[in-house]
Amino acid sequence: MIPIPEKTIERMSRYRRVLNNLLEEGRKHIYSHELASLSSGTPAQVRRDLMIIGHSGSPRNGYEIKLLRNDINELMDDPEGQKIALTGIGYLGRAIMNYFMGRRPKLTIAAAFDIDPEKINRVISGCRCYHTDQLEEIIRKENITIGIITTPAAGAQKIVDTYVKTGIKAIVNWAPTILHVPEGVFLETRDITMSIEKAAFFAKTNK
Amino acid sequence: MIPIPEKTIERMSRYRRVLNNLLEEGRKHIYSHELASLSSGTPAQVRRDLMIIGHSGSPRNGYEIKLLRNDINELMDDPEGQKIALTGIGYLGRAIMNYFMGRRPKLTIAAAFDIDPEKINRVISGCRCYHTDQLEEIIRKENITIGIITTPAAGAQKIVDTYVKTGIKAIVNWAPTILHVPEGVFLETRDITMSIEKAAFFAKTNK
DNA sequence: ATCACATTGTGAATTTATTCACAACTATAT
DNA sequence: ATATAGTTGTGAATAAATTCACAATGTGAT
Ligand SMILES: NC(=O)c1ccc[n+]([C@@H]2O[C@H](COP(=O)([O-])OP(=O)(O)OC[C@H]3O[C@@H](n4cnc5c(N)ncnc54)[C@H](O)[C@@H]3O)[C@@H](O)[C@H]2O)c1
Ligand SMILES: NC(=O)c1ccc[n+]([C@@H]2O[C@H](COP(=O)([O-])OP(=O)(O)OC[C@H]3O[C@@H](n4cnc5c(N)ncnc54)[C@H](O)[C@@H]3O)[C@@H](O)[C@H]2O)c1
Repeated sequence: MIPIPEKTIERMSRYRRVLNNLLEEGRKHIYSHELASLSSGTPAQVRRDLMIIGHSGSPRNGYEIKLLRNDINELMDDPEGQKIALTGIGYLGRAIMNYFMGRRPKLTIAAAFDIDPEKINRVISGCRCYHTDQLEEIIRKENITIGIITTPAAGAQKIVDTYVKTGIKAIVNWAPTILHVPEGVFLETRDITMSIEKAAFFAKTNK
Repeated sequence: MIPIPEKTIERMSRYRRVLNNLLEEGRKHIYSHELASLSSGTPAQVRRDLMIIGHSGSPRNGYEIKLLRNDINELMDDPEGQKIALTGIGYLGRAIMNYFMGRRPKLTIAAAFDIDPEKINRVISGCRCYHTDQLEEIIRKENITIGIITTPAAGAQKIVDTYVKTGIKAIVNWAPTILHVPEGVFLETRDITMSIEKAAFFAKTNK
Protein backbone atom coordinates (compact mmCIF):
# COMPACT_ATOMS: atom_id res chain seq x y z
CA MET A 1 0.00 0.00 0.00
CA ILE A 2 1.34 3.39 -0.96
CA PRO A 3 1.89 5.77 1.95
CA ILE A 4 -0.56 8.60 2.51
CA PRO A 5 1.03 11.98 1.71
CA GLU A 6 1.66 14.32 4.64
CA LYS A 7 -0.36 17.01 2.92
CA THR A 8 -3.36 14.73 2.79
CA ILE A 9 -2.97 13.97 6.51
CA GLU A 10 -2.98 17.69 7.26
CA ARG A 11 -6.12 18.21 5.25
CA MET A 12 -7.76 15.27 6.99
CA SER A 13 -7.43 17.17 10.28
CA ARG A 14 -9.20 20.09 8.67
CA TYR A 15 -11.89 17.97 7.12
CA ARG A 16 -12.56 16.25 10.40
CA ARG A 17 -12.99 19.54 12.20
CA VAL A 18 -15.49 20.71 9.62
CA LEU A 19 -17.33 17.40 9.68
CA ASN A 20 -17.60 17.42 13.45
CA ASN A 21 -19.10 20.90 13.32
CA LEU A 22 -21.59 19.80 10.69
CA LEU A 23 -22.55 16.71 12.68
CA GLU A 24 -23.33 18.92 15.65
CA GLU A 25 -25.59 20.97 13.43
CA GLY A 26 -27.34 17.77 12.41
CA ARG A 27 -26.19 17.69 8.80
CA LYS A 28 -26.22 14.24 7.19
CA HIS A 29 -24.53 14.57 3.79
CA ILE A 30 -21.99 16.76 2.10
CA TYR A 31 -20.71 17.25 -1.43
CA SER A 32 -17.06 17.59 -2.32
CA HIS A 33 -17.55 21.21 -3.34
CA GLU A 34 -19.13 22.04 0.02
CA LEU A 35 -16.42 20.37 2.05
CA ALA A 36 -13.90 22.11 -0.18
CA SER A 37 -15.30 25.54 0.43
CA LEU A 38 -15.63 24.92 4.17
CA SER A 39 -12.01 23.88 4.37
CA SER A 40 -10.57 26.33 1.84
CA GLY A 41 -9.73 23.77 -0.81
CA THR A 42 -10.96 22.63 -4.18
CA PRO A 43 -13.55 19.94 -4.93
CA ALA A 44 -11.09 17.91 -6.96
CA GLN A 45 -8.64 18.02 -4.09
CA VAL A 46 -11.26 16.76 -1.67
CA ARG A 47 -12.24 13.90 -3.93
CA ARG A 48 -8.62 13.01 -4.53
CA ASP A 49 -7.92 12.97 -0.78
CA LEU A 50 -10.92 10.81 -0.05
CA MET A 51 -9.91 8.49 -2.83
CA ILE A 52 -6.46 8.20 -1.27
CA ILE A 53 -7.87 7.14 2.08
CA GLY A 54 -10.32 4.86 0.32
CA HIS A 55 -13.59 6.51 1.21
CA SER A 56 -16.38 6.63 -1.33
CA GLY A 57 -19.63 8.49 -1.54
CA SER A 58 -22.66 8.43 -3.75
CA PRO A 59 -23.09 10.47 -6.91
CA ARG A 60 -26.46 11.72 -5.82
CA ASN A 61 -26.00 12.45 -2.12
CA GLY A 62 -22.32 13.06 -1.90
CA TYR A 63 -20.60 11.76 1.22
CA GLU A 64 -22.33 10.56 4.35
CA ILE A 65 -20.80 12.77 7.00
CA LYS A 66 -20.81 10.26 9.80
CA LEU A 67 -19.23 7.52 7.73
CA LEU A 68 -16.59 9.85 6.39
CA ARG A 69 -15.79 11.16 9.84
CA ASN A 70 -15.46 7.60 11.08
CA ASP A 71 -13.13 6.71 8.24
CA ILE A 72 -10.96 9.69 9.12
CA ASN A 73 -11.02 8.65 12.77
CA GLU A 74 -9.97 5.17 11.78
CA LEU A 75 -7.15 6.51 9.67
CA MET A 76 -5.85 9.05 12.16
CA ASP A 77 -6.64 7.68 15.60
CA ASP A 78 -4.92 4.92 17.44
CA PRO A 79 -7.79 2.80 18.79
CA GLU A 80 -5.99 2.42 22.12
CA GLY A 81 -5.41 6.15 22.33
CA GLN A 82 -2.18 8.11 22.28
CA LYS A 83 -0.73 10.23 25.04
CA ILE A 84 1.17 13.47 24.78
CA ALA A 85 3.71 15.11 27.10
CA LEU A 86 4.01 18.89 27.09
CA THR A 87 7.02 20.65 28.59
CA GLY A 88 6.87 24.37 29.37
CA ILE A 89 3.68 25.50 31.08
CA GLY A 90 3.80 29.16 30.04
CA TYR A 91 1.33 31.18 28.00
CA LEU A 92 1.81 29.08 24.92
CA GLY A 93 1.81 25.78 26.77
CA ARG A 94 -1.40 26.66 28.55
CA ALA A 95 -3.06 27.84 25.35
CA ILE A 96 -2.31 24.45 23.84
CA MET A 97 -3.43 22.57 26.94
CA ASN A 98 -6.73 24.46 27.12
CA TYR A 99 -7.33 24.10 23.45
CA PHE A 100 -6.59 20.42 23.34
CA MET A 101 -8.47 19.50 26.49
CA GLY A 102 -11.29 17.15 25.52
CA ARG A 103 -11.07 17.99 21.84
CA ARG A 104 -9.72 14.66 20.64
CA PRO A 105 -10.82 11.69 22.72
CA LYS A 106 -8.06 9.44 21.39
CA LEU A 107 -5.27 11.96 21.78
CA THR A 108 -4.75 13.51 25.19
CA ILE A 109 -2.12 15.61 26.87
CA ALA A 110 -1.47 13.23 29.74
CA ALA A 111 1.25 15.12 31.57
CA ALA A 112 2.86 18.55 31.60
CA PHE A 113 6.29 19.52 32.89
CA ASP A 114 8.00 22.68 34.06
CA ILE A 115 10.81 23.79 36.34
CA ASP A 116 8.86 26.50 38.12
CA PRO A 117 7.78 25.25 41.58
CA GLU A 118 4.66 27.42 41.31
CA LYS A 119 3.39 25.25 38.49
CA ILE A 120 4.27 21.73 39.50
CA ASN A 121 2.11 19.28 41.41
CA ARG A 122 -1.04 21.00 40.21
CA VAL A 123 -3.73 20.08 37.72
CA ILE A 124 -4.13 22.55 34.86
CA SER A 125 -6.83 22.05 32.23
CA GLY A 126 -7.32 18.55 33.52
CA CYS A 127 -3.66 17.71 33.14
CA ARG A 128 -1.18 16.81 35.87
CA CYS A 129 1.94 18.95 36.10
CA TYR A 130 5.31 17.61 37.19
CA HIS A 131 8.87 18.78 37.60
CA THR A 132 11.04 18.06 34.56
CA ASP A 133 13.14 15.80 36.78
CA GLN A 134 10.28 13.34 36.45
CA LEU A 135 10.11 13.40 32.66
CA GLU A 136 11.53 9.94 32.12
CA GLU A 137 9.65 8.32 34.95
CA ILE A 138 6.24 9.67 34.00
CA ILE A 139 6.60 9.26 30.25
CA ARG A 140 7.47 5.61 30.68
CA LYS A 141 4.84 5.00 33.31
CA GLU A 142 2.08 6.66 31.30
CA ASN A 143 3.31 5.19 28.03
CA ILE A 144 3.47 8.57 26.33
CA THR A 145 4.53 8.56 22.68
CA ILE A 146 4.30 12.19 21.56
CA GLY A 147 6.14 15.22 22.92
CA ILE A 148 5.50 18.96 22.72
CA ILE A 149 8.05 21.61 23.66
CA THR A 150 6.95 25.08 24.76
CA THR A 151 9.91 26.11 26.89
CA PRO A 152 12.40 28.86 26.08
CA ALA A 153 15.01 27.93 23.50
CA ALA A 154 17.76 27.42 26.08
CA GLY A 155 16.53 24.19 27.63
CA ALA A 156 14.91 22.70 24.55
CA GLN A 157 17.62 20.37 23.24
CA LYS A 158 17.97 18.72 26.62
CA ILE A 159 14.24 18.05 26.72
CA VAL A 160 14.29 16.61 23.21
CA ASP A 161 17.12 14.34 24.24
CA THR A 162 15.10 13.12 27.19
CA TYR A 163 12.04 12.63 25.02
CA VAL A 164 14.07 10.58 22.58
CA LYS A 165 15.66 8.56 25.36
CA THR A 166 12.24 7.54 26.64
CA GLY A 167 11.28 6.30 23.20
CA ILE A 168 9.09 9.17 22.03
CA LYS A 169 8.94 9.04 18.24
CA ALA A 170 7.22 12.31 17.33
CA ILE A 171 7.91 15.80 18.63
CA VAL A 172 6.38 19.20 17.95
CA ASN A 173 8.72 22.00 18.96
CA TRP A 174 7.71 25.64 19.51
CA ALA A 175 10.96 26.89 20.98
CA PRO A 176 12.70 29.14 18.44
CA THR A 177 15.78 27.04 17.97
CA ILE A 178 17.19 24.27 15.80
CA LEU A 179 16.92 20.90 17.48
CA HIS A 180 18.51 17.63 16.53
CA VAL A 181 16.97 14.20 16.69
CA PRO A 182 18.25 10.83 15.50
CA GLU A 183 17.03 9.27 12.27
CA GLY A 184 13.54 7.85 12.59
CA VAL A 185 12.23 10.46 15.03
CA PHE A 186 9.69 12.90 13.61
CA LEU A 187 10.43 16.48 14.58
CA GLU A 188 8.52 19.50 13.42
CA THR A 189 9.52 22.96 14.58
CA ARG A 190 6.64 25.38 14.29
CA ASP A 191 6.95 29.12 14.26
CA ILE A 192 4.19 31.64 14.52
CA THR A 193 6.50 34.23 13.02
CA MET A 194 6.44 32.41 9.72
CA SER A 195 2.70 32.73 9.28
CA ILE A 196 2.73 36.37 10.33
CA GLU A 197 5.62 37.19 8.05
CA LYS A 198 3.89 35.48 5.17
CA ALA A 199 0.78 37.57 5.83
CA ALA A 200 2.95 40.68 6.10
CA PHE A 201 4.60 39.88 2.79
CA PHE A 202 1.19 39.62 1.20
CA ALA A 203 0.05 42.89 2.78
CA LYS A 204 3.19 44.63 1.57
CA THR A 205 2.97 43.21 -1.94
CA ASN A 206 -0.71 44.06 -2.37
CA LYS A 207 -0.89 47.39 -0.66
CA MET B 1 9.11 39.56 -12.80
CA ILE B 2 7.86 36.15 -11.77
CA PRO B 3 6.25 36.03 -8.34
CA ILE B 4 8.15 34.43 -5.47
CA PRO B 5 6.55 31.16 -4.37
CA GLU B 6 4.86 31.10 -0.97
CA LYS B 7 7.04 28.18 0.06
CA THR B 8 10.14 30.19 -0.62
CA ILE B 9 8.78 33.05 1.48
CA GLU B 10 8.23 30.65 4.36
CA ARG B 11 11.74 29.34 4.11
CA MET B 12 13.09 32.89 3.99
CA SER B 13 11.63 33.42 7.48
CA ARG B 14 13.51 30.35 8.65
CA TYR B 15 16.74 31.33 6.95
CA ARG B 16 16.58 34.78 8.45
CA ARG B 17 16.15 33.40 11.93
CA VAL B 18 19.18 31.16 11.51
CA LEU B 19 21.23 33.97 10.00
CA ASN B 20 20.41 36.34 12.81
CA ASN B 21 21.54 33.73 15.33
CA LEU B 22 24.78 33.22 13.43
CA LEU B 23 25.40 36.97 13.21
CA GLU B 24 25.08 37.19 16.98
CA GLU B 25 27.68 34.48 17.29
CA GLY B 26 29.96 36.52 15.05
CA ARG B 27 29.90 34.20 12.02
CA LYS B 28 30.70 35.88 8.71
CA HIS B 29 30.07 33.32 5.97
CA ILE B 30 27.93 30.28 5.39
CA TYR B 31 27.67 27.55 2.76
CA SER B 32 24.44 26.33 1.31
CA HIS B 33 24.84 22.94 2.97
CA GLU B 34 25.30 24.57 6.39
CA LEU B 35 22.29 26.82 6.04
CA ALA B 36 20.36 23.81 4.80
CA SER B 37 21.19 21.68 7.80
CA LEU B 38 20.48 24.54 10.22
CA SER B 39 17.07 25.06 8.69
CA SER B 40 16.20 21.42 7.97
CA GLY B 41 16.41 21.64 4.23
CA THR B 42 18.65 20.58 1.39
CA PRO B 43 21.61 22.49 -0.09
CA ALA B 44 20.04 22.51 -3.55
CA GLN B 45 16.85 23.96 -2.09
CA VAL B 46 18.77 26.72 -0.38
CA ARG B 47 20.65 27.62 -3.53
CA ARG B 48 17.45 27.55 -5.55
CA ASP B 49 15.70 29.82 -3.05
CA LEU B 50 18.55 32.31 -3.01
CA MET B 51 18.61 32.25 -6.79
CA ILE B 52 14.90 33.05 -6.80
CA ILE B 53 15.37 36.12 -4.62
CA GLY B 54 18.43 37.07 -6.66
CA HIS B 55 21.12 36.70 -4.06
CA SER B 56 24.50 35.37 -5.02
CA GLY B 57 27.49 34.16 -3.09
CA SER B 58 31.03 33.19 -3.89
CA PRO B 59 32.16 29.68 -4.80
CA ARG B 60 34.92 29.78 -2.27
CA ASN B 61 33.37 31.46 0.76
CA GLY B 62 29.73 30.69 0.27
CA TYR B 63 27.32 33.45 1.22
CA GLU B 64 28.17 36.51 3.26
CA ILE B 65 25.74 36.27 6.12
CA LYS B 66 25.17 39.98 6.59
CA LEU B 67 24.53 40.62 2.92
CA LEU B 68 22.19 37.68 2.67
CA ARG B 69 20.29 38.72 5.77
CA ASN B 70 19.98 42.22 4.34
CA ASP B 71 18.66 40.88 1.05
CA ILE B 72 16.06 38.89 2.95
CA ASN B 73 15.16 41.97 4.97
CA GLU B 74 14.80 43.93 1.77
CA LEU B 75 12.59 41.25 0.30
CA MET B 76 10.39 40.73 3.31
CA ASP B 77 10.29 44.00 5.18
CA ASP B 78 8.41 47.10 4.30
CA PRO B 79 10.98 49.87 4.74
CA GLU B 80 8.37 52.07 6.40
CA GLY B 81 7.41 49.25 8.75
CA GLN B 82 4.14 47.39 9.05
CA LYS B 83 1.78 47.33 11.98
CA ILE B 84 -0.29 44.47 13.31
CA ALA B 85 -3.51 44.40 15.31
CA LEU B 86 -4.19 41.44 17.59
CA THR B 87 -7.65 40.73 18.95
CA GLY B 88 -8.10 38.35 21.88
CA ILE B 89 -5.63 38.87 24.72
CA GLY B 90 -5.83 35.38 26.23
CA TYR B 91 -3.11 32.80 26.69
CA LEU B 92 -2.50 32.43 23.00
CA GLY B 93 -2.69 36.14 22.28
CA ARG B 94 -0.21 36.89 25.02
CA ALA B 95 2.15 34.13 23.90
CA ILE B 96 2.20 35.74 20.47
CA MET B 97 2.60 39.25 21.86
CA ASN B 98 5.50 38.24 24.08
CA TYR B 99 7.14 36.28 21.35
CA PHE B 100 6.84 38.98 18.75
CA MET B 101 7.86 41.85 20.99
CA GLY B 102 11.04 43.37 19.62
CA ARG B 103 11.77 40.38 17.40
CA ARG B 104 11.14 42.07 14.06
CA PRO B 105 11.91 45.77 14.03
CA LYS B 106 9.88 46.39 10.88
CA LEU B 107 6.85 44.41 11.96
CA THR B 108 5.24 45.29 15.25
CA ILE B 109 2.06 44.45 17.06
CA ALA B 110 0.88 48.02 17.48
CA ALA B 111 -2.43 47.44 19.24
CA ALA B 112 -4.30 44.64 20.98
CA PHE B 113 -8.03 44.36 21.55
CA ASP B 114 -10.31 42.49 23.92
CA ILE B 115 -13.74 42.81 25.50
CA ASP B 116 -12.63 42.00 29.03
CA PRO B 117 -12.43 45.25 31.07
CA GLU B 118 -9.59 43.71 33.09
CA LYS B 119 -7.40 43.74 30.04
CA ILE B 120 -8.14 47.01 28.31
CA ASN B 121 -6.35 50.32 28.76
CA ARG B 122 -3.19 48.55 29.84
CA VAL B 123 0.15 47.98 28.19
CA ILE B 124 1.09 44.31 27.78
CA SER B 125 4.45 43.32 26.31
CA GLY B 126 4.90 46.89 25.19
CA CYS B 127 1.60 46.92 23.36
CA ARG B 128 -1.44 49.06 24.10
CA CYS B 129 -4.70 47.28 24.75
CA TYR B 130 -8.09 48.63 23.76
CA HIS B 131 -11.73 47.62 23.81
CA THR B 132 -12.89 46.06 20.54
CA ASP B 133 -15.29 48.99 20.15
CA GLN B 134 -12.22 50.97 19.17
CA LEU B 135 -11.00 48.54 16.49
CA GLU B 136 -11.86 50.75 13.55
CA GLU B 137 -10.69 53.96 15.09
CA ILE B 138 -7.30 52.66 16.21
CA ILE B 139 -6.57 50.60 13.12
CA ARG B 140 -7.15 53.59 10.90
CA LYS B 141 -5.30 55.98 13.17
CA GLU B 142 -2.27 53.71 13.50
CA ASN B 143 -2.39 52.68 9.86
CA ILE B 144 -2.42 48.98 10.71
CA THR B 145 -2.41 46.60 7.75
CA ILE B 146 -2.25 43.11 9.28
CA GLY B 147 -4.70 41.44 11.65
CA ILE B 148 -4.39 38.49 14.04
CA ILE B 149 -7.35 36.77 15.67
CA THR B 150 -6.95 34.89 18.95
CA THR B 151 -10.48 35.13 20.32
CA PRO B 152 -12.91 32.25 20.76
CA ALA B 153 -14.60 31.10 17.58
CA ALA B 154 -17.89 32.82 18.37
CA GLY B 155 -16.83 36.42 17.83
CA ALA B 156 -14.28 35.79 15.10
CA GLN B 157 -16.27 36.50 11.93
CA LYS B 158 -17.37 39.86 13.25
CA ILE B 159 -13.78 40.82 13.96
CA VAL B 160 -12.70 39.72 10.47
CA ASP B 161 -15.46 41.85 9.01
CA THR B 162 -14.23 44.84 10.95
CA TYR B 163 -10.64 44.16 9.93
CA VAL B 164 -11.70 44.01 6.28
CA LYS B 165 -13.79 47.16 6.60
CA THR B 166 -10.78 49.10 7.83
CA GLY B 167 -8.76 47.98 4.82
CA ILE B 168 -6.66 45.25 6.39
CA LYS B 169 -5.44 42.98 3.60
CA ALA B 170 -3.87 40.07 5.47
CA ILE B 171 -5.24 38.12 8.41
CA VAL B 172 -3.92 35.22 10.48
CA ASN B 173 -6.73 33.45 12.31
CA TRP B 174 -6.29 31.10 15.28
CA ALA B 175 -9.94 30.72 16.22
CA PRO B 176 -11.11 27.22 15.31
CA THR B 177 -13.72 28.24 12.78
CA ILE B 178 -14.20 28.87 9.09
CA LEU B 179 -14.05 32.56 8.27
CA HIS B 180 -14.98 34.33 5.09
CA VAL B 181 -13.20 37.23 3.47
CA PRO B 182 -13.75 38.95 0.14
CA GLU B 183 -11.51 38.25 -2.86
CA GLY B 184 -8.13 39.90 -2.53
CA VAL B 185 -7.83 39.54 1.23
CA PHE B 186 -5.26 37.04 2.44
CA LEU B 187 -6.60 34.80 5.19
CA GLU B 188 -4.74 31.94 6.77
CA THR B 189 -6.36 29.89 9.50
CA ARG B 190 -3.78 28.14 11.62
CA ASP B 191 -4.43 25.21 13.85
CA ILE B 192 -2.12 23.69 16.39
CA THR B 193 -4.18 20.51 16.25
CA MET B 194 -2.99 19.87 12.73
CA SER B 195 0.65 19.71 13.67
CA ILE B 196 -0.05 17.55 16.70
CA GLU B 197 -2.26 15.19 14.74
CA LYS B 198 0.37 14.88 12.08
CA ALA B 199 2.94 13.99 14.73
CA ALA B 200 0.47 11.53 16.27
CA PHE B 201 -0.09 9.92 12.90
CA PHE B 202 3.62 9.46 12.54
CA ALA B 203 3.95 8.05 16.07
CA LYS B 204 1.11 5.64 15.40
CA THR B 205 2.44 4.54 12.01
CA ASN B 206 6.01 4.00 13.25
CA LYS B 207 5.36 2.49 16.64
C1' DA C 1 -39.63 1.87 -16.24
C1' DT C 2 -37.30 5.52 -17.97
C1' DC C 3 -35.14 9.80 -18.03
C1' DA C 4 -32.55 13.76 -16.52
C1' DC C 5 -29.01 15.42 -13.94
C1' DA C 6 -25.68 16.74 -10.54
C1' DT C 7 -22.10 14.36 -8.52
C1' DT C 8 -18.53 10.87 -7.82
C1' DG C 9 -14.12 8.43 -9.01
C1' DT C 10 -10.16 8.54 -11.49
C1' DG C 11 -6.72 8.36 -15.55
C1' DA C 12 -4.36 11.80 -17.77
C1' DA C 13 -2.57 16.40 -18.11
C1' DT C 14 -0.72 20.10 -15.99
C1' DT C 15 1.50 22.76 -12.71
C1' DT C 16 4.53 23.32 -8.97
C1' DA C 17 8.37 21.93 -6.13
C1' DT C 18 12.50 19.60 -5.50
C1' DT C 19 16.68 17.38 -6.70
C1' DC C 20 20.43 16.18 -9.88
C1' DA C 21 24.52 17.03 -12.01
C1' DC C 22 28.01 19.61 -13.76
C1' DA C 23 30.35 23.73 -15.94
C1' DA C 24 32.06 27.91 -14.12
C1' DC C 25 34.21 30.11 -10.60
C1' DT C 26 37.42 31.83 -6.90
C1' DA C 27 40.36 32.06 -2.94
C1' DT C 28 44.29 29.73 -1.45
C1' DA C 29 48.51 26.89 -1.48
C1' DT C 30 52.48 25.83 -3.98
C1' DA D 1 51.75 31.40 -12.61
C1' DT D 2 49.34 27.35 -12.04
C1' DA D 3 47.02 23.74 -10.02
C1' DT D 4 43.60 22.42 -6.60
C1' DA D 5 39.60 21.73 -4.06
C1' DG D 6 35.24 22.82 -2.79
C1' DT D 7 31.65 25.69 -3.75
C1' DT D 8 28.06 28.32 -6.46
C1' DG D 9 24.47 28.94 -10.13
C1' DT D 10 21.44 26.83 -13.00
C1' DG D 11 19.41 24.05 -17.02
C1' DA D 12 17.48 19.76 -17.15
C1' DA D 13 15.40 15.83 -14.97
C1' DT D 14 12.54 14.09 -11.66
C1' DA D 15 9.05 13.88 -8.26
C1' DA D 16 5.06 15.51 -6.00
C1' DA D 17 0.83 17.90 -5.85
C1' DT D 18 -3.00 19.66 -7.99
C1' DT D 19 -6.40 20.22 -11.47
C1' DC D 20 -8.86 18.80 -15.62
C1' DA D 21 -12.25 16.45 -17.80
C1' DC D 22 -15.38 13.03 -18.50
C1' DA D 23 -17.40 8.24 -18.19
C1' DA D 24 -19.92 5.93 -14.71
C1' DT D 25 -23.27 6.16 -11.25
C1' DG D 26 -27.23 6.47 -8.27
C1' DT D 27 -31.37 8.97 -7.09
C1' DG D 28 -35.65 11.30 -7.48
C1' DA D 29 -39.10 13.03 -10.72
C1' DT D 30 -42.28 11.72 -14.20
N1 LIG E 1 7.55 29.26 17.77
C1 LIG E 1 6.62 30.16 18.02
O1 LIG E 1 5.89 30.52 17.15
C2 LIG E 1 6.45 30.68 19.39
C3 LIG E 1 5.38 31.48 19.75
C4 LIG E 1 5.27 31.89 21.04
C5 LIG E 1 6.24 31.52 21.94
N2 LIG E 1 7.28 30.77 21.52
C6 LIG E 1 8.32 30.30 22.40
O2 LIG E 1 7.75 29.31 23.21
C7 LIG E 1 8.34 29.36 24.48
C8 LIG E 1 7.28 29.57 25.53
O3 LIG E 1 6.59 30.79 25.32
P1 LIG E 1 5.64 31.33 26.42
O4 LIG E 1 5.04 32.58 25.95
O5 LIG E 1 4.77 30.26 26.89
O6 LIG E 1 6.72 31.68 27.56
P2 LIG E 1 6.52 31.68 29.11
O7 LIG E 1 7.67 32.41 29.68
O8 LIG E 1 5.15 32.11 29.44
O9 LIG E 1 6.62 30.14 29.50
C9 LIG E 1 7.81 29.40 29.51
C10 LIG E 1 7.64 28.30 30.52
O10 LIG E 1 8.71 27.37 30.40
C11 LIG E 1 9.20 27.07 31.69
N3 LIG E 1 10.58 26.64 31.56
C12 LIG E 1 11.69 27.39 31.41
N4 LIG E 1 12.78 26.61 31.27
C13 LIG E 1 12.34 25.34 31.36
C14 LIG E 1 13.00 24.08 31.32
N5 LIG E 1 14.31 23.97 31.10
N6 LIG E 1 12.26 22.98 31.45
C15 LIG E 1 10.93 23.06 31.63
N7 LIG E 1 10.24 24.22 31.67
C16 LIG E 1 10.97 25.35 31.54
C17 LIG E 1 9.01 28.33 32.49
O11 LIG E 1 8.95 28.05 33.86
C18 LIG E 1 7.66 28.81 31.95
O12 LIG E 1 6.59 28.24 32.67
C19 LIG E 1 9.37 30.46 24.40
O13 LIG E 1 10.60 29.90 23.99
C20 LIG E 1 8.88 31.33 23.30
O14 LIG E 1 9.94 32.02 22.68
C21 LIG E 1 7.38 30.34 20.28
N1 LIG F 1 -6.02 27.21 16.34
C1 LIG F 1 -5.30 26.77 17.35
O1 LIG F 1 -4.40 26.00 17.14
C2 LIG F 1 -5.55 27.24 18.71
C3 LIG F 1 -4.71 26.95 19.77
C4 LIG F 1 -5.03 27.45 21.02
C5 LIG F 1 -6.15 28.21 21.15
N2 LIG F 1 -6.95 28.43 20.09
C6 LIG F 1 -8.13 29.24 20.13
O2 LIG F 1 -7.72 30.57 20.27
C7 LIG F 1 -8.65 31.26 21.06
C8 LIG F 1 -7.95 31.86 22.26
O3 LIG F 1 -7.33 30.86 23.05
P1 LIG F 1 -6.80 31.23 24.47
O4 LIG F 1 -6.20 30.03 25.06
O5 LIG F 1 -5.96 32.46 24.35
O6 LIG F 1 -8.18 31.55 25.20
P2 LIG F 1 -8.43 32.56 26.38
O7 LIG F 1 -9.76 32.24 26.93
O8 LIG F 1 -7.24 32.58 27.27
O9 LIG F 1 -8.50 33.99 25.67
C9 LIG F 1 -9.54 34.43 24.89
C10 LIG F 1 -9.56 35.95 24.97
O10 LIG F 1 -10.44 36.48 24.01
C11 LIG F 1 -11.24 37.46 24.63
N3 LIG F 1 -12.49 37.57 23.88
C12 LIG F 1 -13.56 36.77 23.93
N4 LIG F 1 -14.50 37.19 23.05
C13 LIG F 1 -13.99 38.27 22.43
C14 LIG F 1 -14.47 39.14 21.41
N5 LIG F 1 -15.64 38.98 20.84
N6 LIG F 1 -13.69 40.15 21.01
C15 LIG F 1 -12.46 40.33 21.57
N7 LIG F 1 -11.96 39.53 22.53
C16 LIG F 1 -12.71 38.52 22.95
C17 LIG F 1 -11.40 37.02 26.06
O11 LIG F 1 -11.70 38.12 26.88
C18 LIG F 1 -10.01 36.44 26.34
O12 LIG F 1 -9.13 37.44 26.77
C19 LIG F 1 -9.72 30.25 21.41
O13 LIG F 1 -10.70 30.32 20.40
C20 LIG F 1 -9.03 28.95 21.27
O14 LIG F 1 -9.92 27.92 20.95
C21 LIG F 1 -6.66 27.96 18.88
